[in-house]
Amino acid sequence: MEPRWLDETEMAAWVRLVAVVELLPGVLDGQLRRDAGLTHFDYHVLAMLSEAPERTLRMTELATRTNATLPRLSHVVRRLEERGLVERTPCPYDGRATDARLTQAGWDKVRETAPRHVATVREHVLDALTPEQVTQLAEIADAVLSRLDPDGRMAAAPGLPAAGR
Amino acid sequence: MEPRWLDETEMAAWVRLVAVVELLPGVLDGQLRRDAGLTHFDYHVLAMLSEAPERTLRMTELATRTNATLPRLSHVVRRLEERGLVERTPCPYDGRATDARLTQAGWDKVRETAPRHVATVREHVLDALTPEQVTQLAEIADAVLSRLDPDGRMAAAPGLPAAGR
DNA sequence: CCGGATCAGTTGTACCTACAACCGAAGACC
DNA sequence: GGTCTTCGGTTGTAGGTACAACTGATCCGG
Repeated sequence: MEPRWLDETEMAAWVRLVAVVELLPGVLDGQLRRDAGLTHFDYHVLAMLSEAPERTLRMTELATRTNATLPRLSHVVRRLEERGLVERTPCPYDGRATDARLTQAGWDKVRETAPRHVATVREHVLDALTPEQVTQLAEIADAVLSRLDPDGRMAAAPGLPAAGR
Repeated sequence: MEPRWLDETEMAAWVRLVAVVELLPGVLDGQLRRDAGLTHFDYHVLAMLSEAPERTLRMTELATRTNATLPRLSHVVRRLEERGLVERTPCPYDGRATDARLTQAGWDKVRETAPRHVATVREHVLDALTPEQVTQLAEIADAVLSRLDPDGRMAAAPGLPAAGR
């Protein structure tokens, strides 16, 4: 069962991509943890809530928007709630569902954290690229995502048959 | 201290890159764990050793090649040693240093794991891209790496002054 | 040589994530 | 209306990573 091996160009791209995937989370986590006591994933969760109407989202919806599994999100939101940055309330229309809402403290946290975070993103990624490369990166990442998570489902479809997806 | 915010194109690129960085490790880890009982990082370590002369590398050198910190590598290598895939021996020329060597079992493990892993890499990343995009990806990732890890040092320089780097 | 600084590496602890098992609520079917 | 299945979410636990503290070996200046 020999696969098609990687040629030189493919290998170069792959090795560098792996390095980025390995290093980038550490850089982002480090900056956010030092400056705000937040994981990059924590920040992602707060940011998604801050952009939602009523600053509120169902847990499942929040999970898909943050590319996370539901168990992971559940733990993270519990911790954020203990810190007063988020509130959880049972959804009145569906007894199973839970709504997560950003508190005022959470909103303030996002507002004060965003500037330095954006600066870090620029410094370590975007400012290293030409405008053409930024466009190319968007297209490349989009293509890869279509393979990594064909339907943006993530948490929802653990072992679905191919049909209907 | 307001930063330059992200324009539409930059935001598109960034959001997608974050999604890739969030999802890709899970896909790689999942495949390797199911098929070989290895983390992606474990595999990376074994692969680097398998390409080295004598299948042997100093811990520090191995750390830089795998983009890891030394404490992390130390834990991982200990586990791999307990499984008989790697051997550690004190370096005779420098009493501080430790050499890590791939055992025969470790070599066999890499040989039998590589094909399916390469297939996964193709399926989820490279085959989603045109040849031009693969080239672009290599250049983009290279540019980003120059910011993430200016000297490929990683573990070596925790708080070095800028001069001399 | 001899003491301080640095280096290579290990260990311990705290935290985060993945996975699996679980629970109650909502539909589906007859 | 009673069971079966699915859905939305939480909890417990095992395992991996980060960070800091530590050990012993080497190097450097006097």
